[in-house]
Amino acid sequence: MFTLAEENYLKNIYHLQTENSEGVSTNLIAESLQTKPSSVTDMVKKLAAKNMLLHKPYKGVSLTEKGKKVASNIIRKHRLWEVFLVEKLNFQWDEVHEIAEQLEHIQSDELIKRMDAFLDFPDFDPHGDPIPDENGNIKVTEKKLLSELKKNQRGVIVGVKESGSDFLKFLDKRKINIGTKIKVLGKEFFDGSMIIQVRNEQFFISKKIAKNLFIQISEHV
Amino acid sequence: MFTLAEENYLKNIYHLQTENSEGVSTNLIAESLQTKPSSVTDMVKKLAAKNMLLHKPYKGVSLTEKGKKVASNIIRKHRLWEVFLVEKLNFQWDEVHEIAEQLEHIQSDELIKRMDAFLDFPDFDPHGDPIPDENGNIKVTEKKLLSELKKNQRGVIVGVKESGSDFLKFLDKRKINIGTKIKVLGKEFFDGSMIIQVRNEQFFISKKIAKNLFIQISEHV
DNA sequence: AAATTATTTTAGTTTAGTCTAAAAAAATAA
DNA sequence: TTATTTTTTTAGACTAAACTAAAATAATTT
Ligand SMILES: [Mn+2]
Ligand SMILES: [Mn+2]
Ligand SMILES: [Mn+2]
Ligand SMILES: [Mn+2]
Repeated sequence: MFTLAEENYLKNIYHLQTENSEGVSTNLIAESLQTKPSSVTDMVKKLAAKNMLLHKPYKGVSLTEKGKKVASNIIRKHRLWEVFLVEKLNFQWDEVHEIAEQLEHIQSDELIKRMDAFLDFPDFDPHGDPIPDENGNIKVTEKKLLSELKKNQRGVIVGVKESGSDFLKFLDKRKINIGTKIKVLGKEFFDGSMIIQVRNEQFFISKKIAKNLFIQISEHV
Repeated sequence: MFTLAEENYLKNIYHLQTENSEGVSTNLIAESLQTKPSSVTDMVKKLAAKNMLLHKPYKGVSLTEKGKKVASNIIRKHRLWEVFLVEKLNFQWDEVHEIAEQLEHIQSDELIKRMDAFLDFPDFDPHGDPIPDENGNIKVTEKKLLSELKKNQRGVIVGVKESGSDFLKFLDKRKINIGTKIKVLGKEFFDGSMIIQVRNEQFFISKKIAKNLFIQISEHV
């Protein structure tokens, strides 16, 4: 039904669309896909012809309902495969993304249905990202970036925004992962850095780190 | 390293090479890959340039050691994935080939190493075909086609030659699978058909069926 | 041995997806 | 409002992998 290239465009546009409220620009897509704007224009025309998105020349692009379905299904596959790799094959959470980038393109609805059951119907992938259901619906959860928390607030790490290997290994080294409870002990106004309490240790956390950790706040003080 | 098309050519040439002793012809490859001879010539040149095979124009083609390694690794992946689909995801043995055709192209040595361990280092796939090791070595077993057996010989089914869905479902219907013990009760000289004993039932088996079942003969009468 | 048939290769197209360079449109600055 | 810069699209070229049609070579038959 869709080529590898088409699938990757749809998936990336989907992500860009949820991050950037308005229409997604050609340059943004080009950057996201590590390609040239002229190539994007070509592919966008192709996908518009297939009714996967709307393209107003010189204005942005936006996925149709059909396009969103296709895209979220690829994301569903990506995240289910990541769960499989971590839960069943004991990969580390920083090792699975590249492999899932390939596996997400395997075409078989039955395979995904069975994989979902085999993994006991997970709601989140190893990085805390939600796994869309067959219809593209996503379980929304209350979460904030650590950088938005104030002094003395507590919470649990529920996800990472960036999931590059360097960042994930940084967290591993400090035994910080999903489910880890934290408390903000101090926050520096000057550079946005923080001191956080993790178990019985204290860590200095730069703003960049704090902006890449999703926290579910524990309301009760 | 290799494109999807290159991998499929190498895999098919490998199979053809083990079935047909001499050099593999252009037309044979074309038929096997459902493509045209002229396309084969082009790809064969490409693979020869990459030292994957030797090509004497107008004479056949034969894989180099390097080419055999690459090909057998794809076959290894294909068969390991088939084991996974049957053993872990409870697919039927006639449902896995198409999906494995896609999965065999996933590029990750680590993935295959872990999958092999996860499956407890299987030696054979669900159709009885041997799984090559990392070096391309295959465990050779004594096996004959059922059609070669004589009256009163006994044996165990250890594999199927053809593994199309129709044939496998035919076997399922009669509860004939790998591990099933059989005895040849009669063999018709005229058309090669047979009567075989399976458990406490007798089945009429055409020559075509008999030519697609691999048997390990039980030497002791 | 010559003619015929079958197989294989070459030559020239096609499509998907990419690129560079140039043109067009939109956004921003003067 | 005009000029400049940025963004986007168009035009034309390239590669991989396929195709058709024609030419070349090998195999087979007369
Ligand atoms: Mn990922
Ligand atoms: Mn993920
Ligand atoms: Mn198979
Ligand atoms: Mn098989």
